[in-house]
Amino acid sequence: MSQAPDDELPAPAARPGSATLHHVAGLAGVSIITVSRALREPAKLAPETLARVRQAIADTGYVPNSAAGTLRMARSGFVAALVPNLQASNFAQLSAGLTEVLSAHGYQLLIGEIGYGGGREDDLLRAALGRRPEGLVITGVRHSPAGRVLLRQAGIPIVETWDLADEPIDMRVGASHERIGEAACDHLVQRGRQRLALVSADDERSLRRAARFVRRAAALGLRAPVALTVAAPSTHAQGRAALADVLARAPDIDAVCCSSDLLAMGVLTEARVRGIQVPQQLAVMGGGDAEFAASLSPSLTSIRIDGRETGRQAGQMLVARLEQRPLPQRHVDVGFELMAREST
Amino acid sequence: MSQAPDDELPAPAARPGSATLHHVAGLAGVSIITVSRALREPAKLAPETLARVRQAIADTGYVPNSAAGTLRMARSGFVAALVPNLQASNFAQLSAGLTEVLSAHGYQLLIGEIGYGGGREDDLLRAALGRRPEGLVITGVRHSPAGRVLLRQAGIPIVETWDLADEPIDMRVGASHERIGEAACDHLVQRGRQRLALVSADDERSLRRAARFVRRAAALGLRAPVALTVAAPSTHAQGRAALADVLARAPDIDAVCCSSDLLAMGVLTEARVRGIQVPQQLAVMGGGDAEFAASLSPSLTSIRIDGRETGRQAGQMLVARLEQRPLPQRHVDVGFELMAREST
DNA sequence: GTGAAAGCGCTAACAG
DNA sequence: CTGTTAGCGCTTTCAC
Repeated sequence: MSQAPDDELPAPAARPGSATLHHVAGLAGVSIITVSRALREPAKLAPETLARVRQAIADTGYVPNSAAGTLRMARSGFVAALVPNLQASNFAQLSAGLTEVLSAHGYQLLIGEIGYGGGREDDLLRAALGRRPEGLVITGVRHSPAGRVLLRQAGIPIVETWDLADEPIDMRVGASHERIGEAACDHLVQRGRQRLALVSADDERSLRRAARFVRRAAALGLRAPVALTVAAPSTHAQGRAALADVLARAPDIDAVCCSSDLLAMGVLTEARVRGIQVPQQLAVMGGGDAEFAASLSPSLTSIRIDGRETGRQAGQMLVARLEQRPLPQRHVDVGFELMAREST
Repeated sequence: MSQAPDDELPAPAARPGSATLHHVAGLAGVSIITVSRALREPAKLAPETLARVRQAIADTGYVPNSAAGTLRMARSGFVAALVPNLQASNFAQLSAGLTEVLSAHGYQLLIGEIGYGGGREDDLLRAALGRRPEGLVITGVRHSPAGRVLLRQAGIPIVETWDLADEPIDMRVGASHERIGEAACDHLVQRGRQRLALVSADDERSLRRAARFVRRAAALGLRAPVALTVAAPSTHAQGRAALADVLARAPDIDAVCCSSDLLAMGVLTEARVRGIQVPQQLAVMGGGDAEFAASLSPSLTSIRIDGRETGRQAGQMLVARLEQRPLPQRHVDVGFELMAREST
């Protein structure tokens, strides 16, 4: 009972997990600053002191409270990524690329789901900002005017991805959805298609691609594509229904371009059920290059944007700014790749 | 220039976004506590004071620093959810259910991707704990011994989902994968199938279902199922290859049970390419009840676990504990539903 | 090699 | 209705 030299030490943390430097210091018989150093610059301690402190840390289950660190150092050590919706396409890839770069530079990534619409969106943004992230990645979120002001005033580097906003807040990385729409149209025409249909989800990016697709078709002198819009996030079932709808309006179409692979897969399913040969009678293309696109039968032509690379780029831009390095460019186009396969 | 009664006020926040109560108070000509109250209990302020403070808040772009609040109040106001991998199945649903309950009780949800394997996992756990979440949701993560100790010592409510660990740390919500494996086998047998095959991803839950499936088949006196394991996360391409493999080993099988719908879809594709009739010659079933399962042709029999409901339950358990309410049960079985469709 | 003092931005508790 | 004081847990600066 007489082992710890406790004068007026705080009682051992009531709730475990709430141990502080004081508890550890008391147990190790040193001052709190020594414990702090044991964690951050162990080389500066005498080996035996270090050992004693480490033992005390283990015994107390001490985990430093980063709220205190953040406050004191004015550095939170994390970057926040805001997504409208986690199932929204391949945010997983983007997050992998982001984590890769950020963790190499000592930053953590915290993900927040911000949801669509409602005033709630700004509340969540405010909450995120309140935790003082050192940088922000915003993915496919459209901001309210109030939100834009918040972001501007935040005074931290911000990267917007996917939705290449016309009025970027700060930095941007993504692909040109205009060019994608054009490329899709060109590909179908190259494959000899003339009577096009378009099935697009109603999110901003898809709509932008769709608009350019239609414009390109007009420029090439084609008949105006039969265009359908479905609610995002798009589904296989919508794809089936869409083909039925398209055929009802224009039985002679020879190609369908879809904004997602799931939609395109629905179109393929419906075509098969109706005995329509793909690609002989009907060309089908998707978007996003999902894993299954390449192994369907017929394999599905799609357009790939490298999510992981997008994440890496975003991470590098943030880190450059955080380390005060000059940024070669504020806007990065990661490009896209048209994966031509059997379905066209 | 003489409008603000500034005695020895801090200079207006150099970096915008770093405004503090002091700046706002200086601008509004009140003390900092008044600003604090304007935010938290506006009813206690004189209307005109309130208006002046609000104006100052808007002018400075002040966003409260929650690190300071967390420190002072010993309450961080958030719950962390740790996932191995965001694309891993339908975490999106779970997160939606979780958010629904937590936000109704004033908690935010922060998501952290913890990754598979490597010592990194414990570092990330430590980092998460360092931010002092008030509760933790752990999804499909297996813990190292050191990790378990950290979690135990954290002293906060913890819910494990999906991977229904044999040695739960604290609370658990999910379905019995043993019962699912059995139900899958029973269903195929009911449909008159006798020569079963099994294609399973190598994650813990799938393996557990697979083991029980095989055991059940034995109990029912069936020939031992042809069993294949593929690397998680499972894919459509793996499903195609798996059917080829299964047929090479046992050409006479009449049913394939897959651990995911993507795998099952691959099996369907491969069967179609080979001219095998589903379900006449071969029954196929999946797992997870993805959106596309119901609208494939033939539609795919699958097993559904309600991710959103799982999230809700987890949220409610956490909130109950955080509000010191007695918890009816520490372990909740959300059940599952076998969606019998055309493919079987 | 180790420690004492000060203060990051905020709020609870108590004045006035 | 408004302000003062103290202190949350940590790190920076300066002493010893």
